[in-house]
Parts: sequence; C-alpha cells; structure tokens
Amino acid sequence: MNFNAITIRDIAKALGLSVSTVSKALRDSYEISTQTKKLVAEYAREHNYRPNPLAQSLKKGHSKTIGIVVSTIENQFFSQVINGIESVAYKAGFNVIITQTHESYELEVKNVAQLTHHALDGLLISLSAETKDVEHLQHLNKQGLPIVFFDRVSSDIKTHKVIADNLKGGYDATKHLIEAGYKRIAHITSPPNISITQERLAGYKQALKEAGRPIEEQYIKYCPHGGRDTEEVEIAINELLALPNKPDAIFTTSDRITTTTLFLLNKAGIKIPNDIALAGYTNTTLADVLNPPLTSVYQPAFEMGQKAADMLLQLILSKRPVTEFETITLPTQLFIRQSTHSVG
Amino acid sequence: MNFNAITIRDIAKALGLSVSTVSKALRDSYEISTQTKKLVAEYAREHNYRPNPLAQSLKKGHSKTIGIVVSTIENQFFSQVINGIESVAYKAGFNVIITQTHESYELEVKNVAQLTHHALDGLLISLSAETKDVEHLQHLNKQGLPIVFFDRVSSDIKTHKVIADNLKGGYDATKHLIEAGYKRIAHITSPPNISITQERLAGYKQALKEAGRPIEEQYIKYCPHGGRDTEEVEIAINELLALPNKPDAIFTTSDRITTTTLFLLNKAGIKIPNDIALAGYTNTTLADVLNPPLTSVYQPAFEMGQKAADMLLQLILSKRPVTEFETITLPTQLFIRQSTHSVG
DNA sequence: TTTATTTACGCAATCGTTTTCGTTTTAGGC
DNA sequence: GCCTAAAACGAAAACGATTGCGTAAATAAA
Repeated sequence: MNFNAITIRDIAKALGLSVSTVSKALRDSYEISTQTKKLVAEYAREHNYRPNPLAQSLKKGHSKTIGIVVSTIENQFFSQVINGIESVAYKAGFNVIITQTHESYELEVKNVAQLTHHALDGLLISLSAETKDVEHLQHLNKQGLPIVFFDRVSSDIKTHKVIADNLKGGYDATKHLIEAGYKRIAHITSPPNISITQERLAGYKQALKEAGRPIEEQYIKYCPHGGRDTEEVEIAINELLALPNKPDAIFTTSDRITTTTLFLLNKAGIKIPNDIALAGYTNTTLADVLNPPLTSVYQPAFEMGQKAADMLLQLILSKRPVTEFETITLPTQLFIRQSTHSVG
Repeated sequence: MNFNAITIRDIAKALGLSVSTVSKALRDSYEISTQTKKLVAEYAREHNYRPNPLAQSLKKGHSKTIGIVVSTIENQFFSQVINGIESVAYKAGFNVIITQTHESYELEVKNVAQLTHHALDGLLISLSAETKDVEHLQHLNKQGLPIVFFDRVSSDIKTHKVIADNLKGGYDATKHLIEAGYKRIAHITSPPNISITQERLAGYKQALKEAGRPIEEQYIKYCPHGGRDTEEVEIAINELLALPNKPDAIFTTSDRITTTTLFLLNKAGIKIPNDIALAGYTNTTLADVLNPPLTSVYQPAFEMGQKAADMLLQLILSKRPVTEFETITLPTQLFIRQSTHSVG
C-alpha cells in the first residue's frame, strides 16, 4: 500500500465535505443524505477509492486474517486442508497467512511469533513432529488469541479441535492386512509424541489384539521427523528387513513415510505385495497410479479444514468468552488396492 | 490482535514516561539514556510487549507482506515455488499471503482485489488458465504496486519475470520421444492463451521440424482449464484414440494433465509405453514410483520462487522507480524413465 | 557566575479510518 | 412568527506507533 492510493481525506477535500461525512457516506450511515451519499459514492468509484485496510483494522481492533501453521504444504493432505480453510475463510471475508514448520519445533515457535507479530484474529495449527510442549501457544491463548487445533492436536490446551478418526484408521488398515492373510505386520510411523501417532498406533494394536496376534515392539518403528528425511525411513525399513522374522506387510502413517517406503521397497527390488504388502496413510490423488496402486487410508482433509475454520470463526466472532470446547472427529476411508492383494 | 496485548502507552504509564520516550527507547534512539532504555526494554520483555504491526505499517507506509497468486497449491510445482518464495521472504522479514485462482479468471480478479484490499507491498503472480487480459493488474502496477510474474507470464506488463525454459522443455521431451522411436507424437496441453502453452508447444514443433516430421494439428489437444477437470483430459484422450492414426506417444504439459492422462490410460487398459508412451511435465516427487515410472520434465520450482521473491524484494526496496526489467529463464531437466522406453 | 552545549525527555502531529457528540440547518406544528 | 424536533453535517478523539521539534536539566566552557 505504499503506492499512492487516494484517501477519504482526498475525497472530502475534493467534495468540500468533512472526512467524517465521507466516512459515514461510504458506510451508508443514516445520518447522511441520499444526495451526499451518491456524490461520495460516485467520486469514490471514479477515483477507485479503497479504504486502507491497515487503518480500518487498527481502528476496529481486528484484522480479519487468520494464521495457519502446518508442517509443509507440499504434503497434499495439508494443501487440501488449507483449501478447506480458505473456502470458508474467504467467504467470511477473512484472509489467511500460511506458515510451515517443516517438522521443526524451533520453526514452529518462530512462525507463531512471526504470525502474532502481524495482526491475527485467530490461529489454526497442526503441531510439528518435534513439538512436545505447547507453552508458546498456551501463552497466546491465555492472552485471548483464539486457537483451533487440527490433525495433530495437544491435550494441554482447552480449545476446539478437529481430528480424523485416527484410531479407526489404524484399526481398519491393520485389520484389512490381517484379513488379507498377512502374518507379520510392521508399523512405520511418526514420532510417539504427536497425537496422530499414538491414536493410529492404538488402532494398530487393537486390531492385532482382536485377532489374537501378539504385539511385537520390534515391528514398530518411529521416524523422528515423520518421514521428512528419506534416511529415517530407510533406517526403519532396513531394521525391519534385518529381523530374523521379516515382516510380510507394512502399515505406514503419513504421506511422506508411505510414499518413501514405496520408493525404497521398489528400489530394493522388493515386490509389493508378493514380498511385502504395503498399506499406508496418504491423501495423494495419485494412489491409483502408483506402482503398485496403493491401499490407503484417506482422510477428509478438505472437510477438516472447513470444520476447523468454522470453529475458529465461531470463536473469533463470539461476543462472550467461550468456555465449552468440542472435538470433532471425522471418519477416514480405507481404499483397498493392489498393494495389499490377498495372500495365496 | 483483538486479544489484549499491551501497548506502548501501557509501558509509558507504568514507568512514568511519555509514549515517545518509550517508542524511542524501544527503537534504541540516541536521544534516550542507557538507563531508561534498559528500564523500558526490561518492562517490555517481562510483559511480552509486541508492537502492533497494524499501527506500525500504517505509520511507516509499508506492510512487509507480499501476495502470491497461483492456480492451486495442491499442485506440487506451485507448493515448491511457494516454498522458494517463503524462504527468501521470511529472511527479509516479509510475510506472504497465498491465494488460489483454481484456473478461474474471475477468481483471479477477485483474489487480486482481496489482496490489495489488504495492505500489500508487492505481488507475485502466475496467471490462471482462463486469463486473457491483465487489465486488473495493469491498473495496480500503474498505481505503483510492484509485480513480478513467474511461470505463466504476460507480455502486456513490463516488469520482472521468472520462467522456466519452456521451449527447451518441450523440445527435449519431444526429441527424446522421437529418438526413442515413436512416430506419432501427440501433445496435450493447457489453453493456448497462456505463455507456457505457447512456449512448450513451440518446443514440440521445433523438435518435430528438426526431425523432418510433419506437424499435425489433430495431434494437438488443449485443455481449457489446464487439466483441472478430469473430463477435459478425458475428451482430449478420447479424441486422440479415435483418430485413424492413433498416436503412439503423448507429451503432456502441467502436473494435472500428466497425472490424469496416466490415470486414464491405465484405466482404459492401455499399456504404457507399449501401446502408448507418455512423457509429461511434472514436479511430483512421486514420478519414480508411478506405474510406470514417468519420463518427466522437471522444473526448478524452488529456485523459481526464490528468484521471483528476490526480484520483487528488489523492486519493493528500491528507492527510485525501476525502469529496467529483466526476464530470468531457468533450465528444466528431463528425467527419462520407463514410460518412454525405446521401441523395439 | 554566566553562557553555551549537550543530554534526555515530552509535546504534538501524523498515518487513514471510525465514531461519539455536538452544531447547524431545515421543516413542522402551533 | 416562535419553538421544537428531526435531518444533515462537522469537530475531534480515538486506534498504536513514529518522529521532528521544543525544552528542561545537567554539564562544560569562559
């Protein structure tokens, strides 16, 4: 806005009115005559007047922008969530500012600070893989900044949350592998501190238990950065392959871990599903054209974004402090494809 | 910022100073004694003072935020570009606001208006597939808003631009197909009005010409929305397949067209590359694990974002109006994979 | 001791709007 | 023709920060 736009004062001067009259005319106040309103409106249109949003926000005390924190928008799951958020935010006249943590706690803290440096009406966040405490958010929340968690949430802050049914997602995938005849089902997942890891792992364990299978810790591998680095997935896979009882199936969580596992197994010449079956969380639209087509747990990302934005807007627009918070759980969908074709 | 943050006035009151003194102390002015500075700094830190960015921007006349317009962040090419932009913008203390056109001219105009409604120091834009005129940008540019084009540019506005070497990209892919032994090479691309279409098409034609091949319009198909809708790709493919001389290879541009073509060919039971070979533009990290692994033209998206942001910052930060503009052309890379394995 | 400087701070205008609270003008009622 | 009330507009104080300028106090120079 450094470019020279015309101001309300310019209009006032040109029309021989006061700034307050112009302002009121523009906002269609009852105090202003129809004639004057027309005059002002016309002049404003002709000269392409745009109210300075900075001044408006400063005066009104809200900026009509919300912040988003995700690990990376390169992950289709998150870009879909963001699309959902934007679809409702824009309808309500809100702008969004997106920041990425790249799974780093340090960057998360920095980004949140960056965001609040700018004027924010609310924050939508999915925690980074490294994040173990949420003091940086707690403080802001106490100060009155509305926050809504989605995907990777924290139980340490009482606020609205939107998550997928991670337990069921893990359960469904694992159960499917069991029913398809696989015996030694491994699990490669994100670090244990984040909510989705715990929930999906619980689903995995529950399915095994129900089938009377033992839960073997050697089959459970964690990637400290949720698969951000290929190496961490490679280590996990190598450890699994080095086991005396190699797994005959792998259940992966997170887009990155899933696709990296697929890549590494292919690269190692391991046939999927004949040597090892693969079922993984992913929201890529490419699951159908992968080699082989991938059995996947799909999350309603767009809806998650919509819900989260809805709830945040509700918090922002609420006249009185909200004390009752809810957690929305969205169903996931298991798509069965060739990467887990039945044994025999 | 509706949440009650402390202001400079609060500090002044608490410390028995004037607001100007506090402001100057915070900005480390030579006018203020070391003691007072310490006092103020300490109080500010203890009470977690953050200058109101709105007020600062209003006063200083710049907002330290830049706007980005892309077709969709779900496209990995664009999310990579955005990563590049962010990497330089944040370093310079700038925030970015991302908007998506979803290939709609109407949405593009709307978004640009939305963005300028908010305070913007500059704009980074890749035109939508529908966009044929750029008056909505010309006006802003004339008013002094710095604009840098990337990827899909317009020749109607004189400003900095960053593009990939689209001609060479199209040329390389086509030449590779020719050398691999394919005879009837089709081309499915974006609408003819956008720059990348024209340039890549020119590369395609050049390679054919050099090889002494005829250029047959029946082999060139346009998708009005750059593959946004599966149907438009389906129509193109069906038309190609209905030809008396069906193509034995297809060169596709844009991520969406490429992956959709792959999907549709697979679905139709057409073997790649045996029945029809496929080479396509894509920046997905999944090209290696597609079925089959896809020969692709890869664009240096991250670098493109960096360069574009660099140039925009240069424009924004320049003291005097810039009149000399340059267009940077980045090289693309052809990755040869199984989808175009040599004939015979 | 007087004058000149420096040091350290406060006043007030400013950025562009919004909004409260006058004030003027006009019309209406008698 | 006078009073009252409504209608239409303006003055000024915000919002929170920045900054040029004025000024008191402290120090140095004469």
